[in-house]
Amino acid sequence: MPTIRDVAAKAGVHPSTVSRVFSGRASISPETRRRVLEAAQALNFQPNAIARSLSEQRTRTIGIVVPHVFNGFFEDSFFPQVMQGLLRATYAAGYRILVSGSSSHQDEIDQVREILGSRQADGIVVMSSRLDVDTVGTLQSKGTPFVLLGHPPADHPGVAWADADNRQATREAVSYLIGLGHRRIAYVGGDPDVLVTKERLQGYRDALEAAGIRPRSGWIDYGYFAEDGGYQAVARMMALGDQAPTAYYAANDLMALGILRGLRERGIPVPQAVSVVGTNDSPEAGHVHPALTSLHVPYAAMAEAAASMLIQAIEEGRSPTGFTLLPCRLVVRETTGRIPAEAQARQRAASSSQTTANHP
Amino acid sequence: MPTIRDVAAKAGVHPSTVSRVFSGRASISPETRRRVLEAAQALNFQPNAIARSLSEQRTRTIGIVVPHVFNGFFEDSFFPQVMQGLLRATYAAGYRILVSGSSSHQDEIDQVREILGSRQADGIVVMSSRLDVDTVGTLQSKGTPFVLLGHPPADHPGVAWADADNRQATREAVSYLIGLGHRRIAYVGGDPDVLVTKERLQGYRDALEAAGIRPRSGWIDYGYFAEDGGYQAVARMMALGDQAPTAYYAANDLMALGILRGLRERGIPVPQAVSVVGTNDSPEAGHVHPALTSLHVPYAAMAEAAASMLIQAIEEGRSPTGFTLLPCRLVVRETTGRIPAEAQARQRAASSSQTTANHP
DNA sequence: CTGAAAGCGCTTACAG
DNA sequence: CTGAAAGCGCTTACAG
Repeated sequence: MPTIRDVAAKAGVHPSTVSRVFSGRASISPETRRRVLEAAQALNFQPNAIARSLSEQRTRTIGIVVPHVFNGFFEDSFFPQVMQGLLRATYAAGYRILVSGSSSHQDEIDQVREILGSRQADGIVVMSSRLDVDTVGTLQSKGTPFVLLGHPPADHPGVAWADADNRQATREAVSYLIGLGHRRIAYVGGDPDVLVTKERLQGYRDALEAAGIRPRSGWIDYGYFAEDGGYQAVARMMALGDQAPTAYYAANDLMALGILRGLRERGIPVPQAVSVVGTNDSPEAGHVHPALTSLHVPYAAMAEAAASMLIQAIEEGRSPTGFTLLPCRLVVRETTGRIPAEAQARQRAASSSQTTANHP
Repeated sequence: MPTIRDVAAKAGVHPSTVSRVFSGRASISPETRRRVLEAAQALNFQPNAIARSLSEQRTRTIGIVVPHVFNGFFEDSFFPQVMQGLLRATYAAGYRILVSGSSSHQDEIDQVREILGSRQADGIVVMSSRLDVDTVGTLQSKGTPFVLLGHPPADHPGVAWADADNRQATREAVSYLIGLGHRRIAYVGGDPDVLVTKERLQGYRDALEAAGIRPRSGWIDYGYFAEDGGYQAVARMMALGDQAPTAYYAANDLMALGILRGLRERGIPVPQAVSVVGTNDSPEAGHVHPALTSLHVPYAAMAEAAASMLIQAIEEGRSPTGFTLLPCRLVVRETTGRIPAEAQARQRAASSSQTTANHP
């Protein structure tokens, strides 16, 4: 492969002149530029990006670490949406993305550290859902910029992040169900140890409280983000008898699909008798029948915001700061409907009996 | 950030000794190693990957270029599956992936060229479906190793690739339908200009021919890979009257979903009256109702094979050669069934009338 | 505008 | 086993 020296020799100039022509930020006489470009063309010369990076002390690359041994990670819309967002931001800024796999939770953190410390990238976007409180501090000590995708596990001053407003979004989704006449609403929530599960549960409580509905603990279930978890939740809910929910909010679409399966097997028509709302607005949501009403979480926009914050900080030679909190959007399709008048009547009766008989 | 010199100073050795300790391939006295490691630890030293790359003339990175402006690219299972496969191979070999966006077809090729020529990666995996015949030759002239994902658009000696055996797979899928008693089978195929569409059509013809079935041109349709394309195809097929197909093969799951919608709207029960087979075995295939029988295309395995071939060639300092052709697997779910006896009888009658009245 | 030199932070053949 | 030096291919402050 030809270098700057080969081009210089052919053009009859000093290598530094060739460098100036290609780096663009220097005044070069038109005649010299022409000769250099001609020589470069003839030799099929392209500047070596690694040498440039070493010299400039910047790679125009940001990193991301992916838990590639976890199959579910690639079957969900989260990963591709994140990549799309990262690509939008990096492409616009003339950057590229360095992706590393990781085979365990500990390895994920090690890979982040490795990329940060070895300067193979100028900064990194870190998935905060996979981070604990202490690790964030350790990363800060590395000195290399990073931005969290999702918010920090605890209050870490000076840590930048981008996230969706999960609590508010779930609140709105549940309020929508209440607006359709539903009073008994289930929350099927994912892993209870995960932060977003707690936030969404809070949004669920917010909505019920705002409507003056007393939540029953039996309406709250954890499907652990799995299809079967949603399916199982239906069985448990049905055991509540006339206190069984007329609407379900599920923290992802897979669980919502499981709920639909559970209802279908019991011959319960959706949305005529029971409504279902999923979360993520994944591709299948629009393709199943009946099409699933789902909360669209702007993963691509979150990732784009995170990468933009990161790149801006890199270019300005400072640490990223601040945060971006993005709203979600409820995509109403076919699995949600107004509660039938007759059911409403029954529900009112049940609801009043509930206040008197509220022992588990 | 501390360098090898800082560590050397602290440990009281020459920088080259520090380098030897970290590169691993040199004999160092245990005592010296200990002192160096101690100093490195104290300074929180990590070798600079870029400097190492420049010196070693290798980055341990392979590239991939992604058409990030095309939304559909991130809604399909192709991209995440490919990333998973690439990550499996790169991780195992201690490599990482450099991802570049691209905003147009021409830009995609330019980005490949740029990565190849600037040596930002040691090699690259190129999606061959987005390549024309000439471009392959141009890439070869760059000298940097690459492997195609999918096979070359024409015979290019010395170009390495990994692909699925699409023709054989479709043949088997259609043969499966024939085995269930179907004789009138539709092919809904995607963009007719795309190579895989032609290959799958060939597999379809192979299967019919092997069963002695004369294909009608009316059974062949192109849905252009869109849901609505599948839906429209049903309308056209139904216009064939008693020559309408009792089974559909669709070249992706999205079109299969469109076909299911078209059948549902006409009150045609699946699989009791008509069978449907999709392609790709995307996540939604298992989640729709009835669950879609689909041809699983091993995208992850293809990508893994491509990356492995590439990395092996890089490590051996030669151009990648040869190819990997992987079988697909039919995942039978609920949309395929034996043709009812009564329908079979009608079909036999229709089939014999077809041989006598075969003018379009 | 252009040249000559030093430097980015490593690796590695060459001595000893 | 370890040191000293040259080199990887660029960039850029310093002169002129």
